[in-house]
Amino acid sequence: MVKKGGIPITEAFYKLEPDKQQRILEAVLKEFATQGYDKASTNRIVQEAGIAKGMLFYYFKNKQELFRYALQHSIKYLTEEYVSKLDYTEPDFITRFQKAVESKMQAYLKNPYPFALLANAYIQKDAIAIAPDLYQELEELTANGLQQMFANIDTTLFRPDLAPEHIINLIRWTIDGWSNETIAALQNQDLIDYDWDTGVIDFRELLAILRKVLYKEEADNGDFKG
Amino acid sequence: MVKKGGIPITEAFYKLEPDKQQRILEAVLKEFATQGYDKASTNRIVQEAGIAKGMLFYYFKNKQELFRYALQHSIKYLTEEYVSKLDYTEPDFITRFQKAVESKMQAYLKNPYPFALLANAYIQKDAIAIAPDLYQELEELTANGLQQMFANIDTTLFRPDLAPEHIINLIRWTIDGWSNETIAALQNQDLIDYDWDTGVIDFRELLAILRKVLYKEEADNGDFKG
DNA sequence: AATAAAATTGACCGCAGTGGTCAAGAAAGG
DNA sequence: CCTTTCTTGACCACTGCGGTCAATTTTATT
Repeated sequence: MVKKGGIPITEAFYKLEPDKQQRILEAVLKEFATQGYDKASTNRIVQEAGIAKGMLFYYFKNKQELFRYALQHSIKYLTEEYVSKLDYTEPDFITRFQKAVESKMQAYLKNPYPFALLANAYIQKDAIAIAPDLYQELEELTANGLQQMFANIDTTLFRPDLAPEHIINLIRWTIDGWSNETIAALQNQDLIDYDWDTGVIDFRELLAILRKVLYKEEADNGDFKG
Repeated sequence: MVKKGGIPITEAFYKLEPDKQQRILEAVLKEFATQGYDKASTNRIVQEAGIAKGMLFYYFKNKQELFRYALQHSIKYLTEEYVSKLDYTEPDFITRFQKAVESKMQAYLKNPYPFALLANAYIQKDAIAIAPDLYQELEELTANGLQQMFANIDTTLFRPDLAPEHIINLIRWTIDGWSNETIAALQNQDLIDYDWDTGVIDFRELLAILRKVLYKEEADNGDFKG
């Protein structure tokens, strides 16, 4: 047993051939993400991963450590694939939000389980008892992200007859609504290779509408001035 | 055992004093709504309801029938307290949606468990295997409701430079976003007697903004014409 | 080749909690 | 008083769980 990144884990797991390691990781993420901590079954995990029961507890001390590992990996995944790509310097709120959603969708399409696991663990409060440190890390991450997401926005772009916070809410709810429905639609159709490029066209059209409706009439964008 | 409303149930349950019947009903709804079918425990139900284990199976044949009963009751509750109050003749879409949301919120505040149970059973697909007839009834109810909700809208109220379906989506997403957040905020504060009247003020303000932004400039509403 | 060490297996264990039963007793009705 | 209805909770068989470990195979070392 050894400490790596704050999580004690048998060395053996890291020495595995990457293929097998990956298979186990995916099985673990999938099980916890779809079932939640309580319902998740180590038997199903080993079955899905194609290893013997004993191996799982050779690599991980117990179910709780296994969950901690899954949780930490999910946080890392979201941080690297999504949060790190956020651009808080973009003053145009719609553009900022747009980039965020597009990053999120790409990360989600690449692997939805970390998202599902975190959402699940967060609302079912599993993580509080089992991994309070990671739970807090997650809370800070989101609180921090949200705070920055809505800070330093160039509100002079907004139409002046509405309060900026109202405009922000309208944009937020609209985009969230659109992405929720898009993701829900993806659940039904199975495909892993969804054509995000066509979906993005709808999305950009939506953003154009939001601009037209909530921003100042664009005298011009400086593009063809003079 | 006897058939009532399509569900076979021991007569005995209906003969109970209303208090006890109500206590049992509430315990059943709460358990299935919060735990889902699999996790729901008959032991917890009898404990919560304050009756002996034997009585539950004296009133209901088994867990499945119990779930059917809870499901049917929830459908009935939503139909009577919410769906029946929808007004599909209102041509102004925002007004129509507004009434719907306010009805829904009132029904939800009165008793959230039927909503939670149906949502849970629907997404976890519990109802398909256990009560396919009720599942289908539920599906038809929602499909029907949605279809009517968005039919026969007076699109001449909308600003003409945007496609009506876009405007409808914007309104839908905004209002849904607002109500989701309002409900989420309610979860955190416990109180059963939430002051909906003040919440409704925010809501109406939101609607006014939507009108200003998505409807034609109101030359007037006929109120002070002439 | 021989030996030691590491990796892997899956049958097995105790256990917690499940849905469901039923003999026994209490209450109510005639 | 007897009969019927209601009510109890100890009890049961069972399932699936997390976790173990003696035995076996594979790999590394000498």
